[in-house]
Amino acid sequence: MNLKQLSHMLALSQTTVSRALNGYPEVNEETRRRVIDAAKRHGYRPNPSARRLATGKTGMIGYVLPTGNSVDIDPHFVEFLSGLGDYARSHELDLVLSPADADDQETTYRRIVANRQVDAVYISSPRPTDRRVALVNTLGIPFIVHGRSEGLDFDYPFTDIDNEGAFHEAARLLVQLGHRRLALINGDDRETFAIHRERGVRRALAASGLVLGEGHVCSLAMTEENGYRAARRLLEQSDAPTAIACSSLIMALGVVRAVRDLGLTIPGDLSLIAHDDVFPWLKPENFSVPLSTTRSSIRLAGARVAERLAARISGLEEGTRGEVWPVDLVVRASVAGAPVRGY
Amino acid sequence: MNLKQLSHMLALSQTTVSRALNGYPEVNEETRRRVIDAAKRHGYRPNPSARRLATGKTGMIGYVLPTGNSVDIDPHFVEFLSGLGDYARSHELDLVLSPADADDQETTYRRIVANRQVDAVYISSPRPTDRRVALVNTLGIPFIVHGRSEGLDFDYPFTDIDNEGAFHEAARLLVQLGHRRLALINGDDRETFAIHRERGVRRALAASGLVLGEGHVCSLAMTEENGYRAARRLLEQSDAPTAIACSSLIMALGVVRAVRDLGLTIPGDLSLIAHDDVFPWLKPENFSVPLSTTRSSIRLAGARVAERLAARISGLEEGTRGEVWPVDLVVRASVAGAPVRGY
DNA sequence: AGAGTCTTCCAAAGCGCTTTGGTCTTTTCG
DNA sequence: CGAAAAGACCAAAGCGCTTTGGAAGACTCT
Repeated sequence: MNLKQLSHMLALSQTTVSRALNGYPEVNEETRRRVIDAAKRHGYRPNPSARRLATGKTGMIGYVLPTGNSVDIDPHFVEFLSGLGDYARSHELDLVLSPADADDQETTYRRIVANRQVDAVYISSPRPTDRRVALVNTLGIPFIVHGRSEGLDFDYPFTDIDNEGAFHEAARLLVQLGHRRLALINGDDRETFAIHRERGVRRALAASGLVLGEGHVCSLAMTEENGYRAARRLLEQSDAPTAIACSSLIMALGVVRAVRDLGLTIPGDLSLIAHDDVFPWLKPENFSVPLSTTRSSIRLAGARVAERLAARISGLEEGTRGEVWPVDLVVRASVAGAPVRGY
Repeated sequence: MNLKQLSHMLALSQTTVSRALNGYPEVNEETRRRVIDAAKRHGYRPNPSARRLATGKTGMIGYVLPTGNSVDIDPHFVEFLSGLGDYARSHELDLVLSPADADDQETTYRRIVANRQVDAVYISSPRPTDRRVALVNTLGIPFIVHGRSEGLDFDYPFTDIDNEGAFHEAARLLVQLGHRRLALINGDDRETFAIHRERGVRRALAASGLVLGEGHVCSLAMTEENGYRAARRLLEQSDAPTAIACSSLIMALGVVRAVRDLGLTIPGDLSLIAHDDVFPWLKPENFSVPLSTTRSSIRLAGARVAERLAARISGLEEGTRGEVWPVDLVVRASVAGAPVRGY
């Protein structure tokens, strides 16, 4: 059932039917009702390919997916997707993932906008002076950045969490509890979120005249194994930290294992706070010692990004407003006063 | 730069240019070279929307993504996606995720095929007599099932791993080691993979005249918390199992925690084998006691599914061949002989 | 040499929608 | 009452590609 057939059986022109269906004003309300009714009855659905060719609108939002044999997609992605998908569904938006060589995403971005394959895109895991953000900005397609870049000479719309504030709070708490030697097990520090977290920790320490020791900050892909390695390295050195802030629950798993392997305890020998993105399958309260966390649902962020993309597509949102969500600090049993030296 | 312009500057008809570019035989090789050269020089890329309207081909593969507030996307998905994306990239295929109400995916399937939004789809996490498989089969769009359904009255193409065989081997090993009371901590048993795994365990037990005790099989969403709960329940009952087969590494995390909480040890009090889908961020060899696993890379499966979809789209693959991959049984320190009773 | 066959190319008709630029009534208003 | 404005609808021109149905010329073959 296409427009031609439908308009023919209604004895109306395609123009009128099209307009009736799309809510244009220049059509009699009575007629509109007839049209809408007939469309529904015959299950008419405008052919998206045709509409797309005519209007350029696709009803899809895009994401360039870096791939490659040695490229691992972050498990956070799936949670983000849950939120995004949930919102997208309610607005009849589809998501198209365009796989790209991780080292050459530019070509893919250019392709999807040149071909008008999507109405908007989002960018995740941005880095300082992120080329993708700059590119997408000049290409002129609506977009939202999940996270933030830094050092760009233009403004852009983003939704981020207050990583610096979160880790500042976490570190401040640890300092207040008497810890003097903190360490940070961070994610890849080429990404802005990691930089912000480190900044937060440093700022909190500085406020008490402390510093993040040279060997007290690790920056690695967020795997259990890396968490373990980092923790061992930290805890086996002579000025081992008495408290660790950790960028991910998965890494925290490794930290806990390292602590156990070394015959230490949490929080007796080490206080631990990790960032929790709120996975349904791994909860900080279920760690053998319930884990204190800085918590922010990445799923909610996904929904929000979808919401803003939808708004930008339909022209309801404009400008370059960046929004920064506060992060909860949830204190559980994994933090305690610093162990007293020499006792 | 569109076809019209290009053909005009070449002083050829659109027909000829189009055919030259698409490799049709009825064009002089000399001419073809000229056309291809000019196209490259001017960066001509056929508008996909137009091509799509004309041919119905989209260059996209589809996946209906169940969403909803209480619907969690499996973290396995992201690994599968890595593989799929990696292959798709090399074939210039995009993936479109169409979010759907988890309870009504049919509408979405119908929509994407009625609208010809994708050239093929894949289905994951199938259940016995899966309605999606039946639907997609009748709708006549090329598809591959990742996993298997059961009890359908037609054949269909799938790529699955030998879940039954894997768990059969695992259980057989445990039995050989003297274990008499095995338990299974399984995933959602409405899904075929879980059914097959249970079947494998039962078969291995039966071969030695044993059975899977009434209370010795749990079937839950694969979260750490559920692994913990299941393990506690199992281990606290009077005829606690001496060995557990577990459907997921994440659940195994919970099992290990429960074992520790109960003051037991692995493998002294309990042998444990889990299924490993090969996540980069959580490895069985890094468990405090290295975990024996049935291993099968879900990423490879993703790549394979993409490969078969691409083949079906281009008509290189037909028929309903199902392929079943063998699964490795990797023995590590988490299994040992059954503890001797009463000693 | 004339009939058939290739080879190589083209004009034009789709694909199914939106949108431009009207036309024909009907209403409004000085 | 007549002109202008508003209301309701339509024909046809895109959007940019593929594909059908030729056609013109070169080649083969008897």
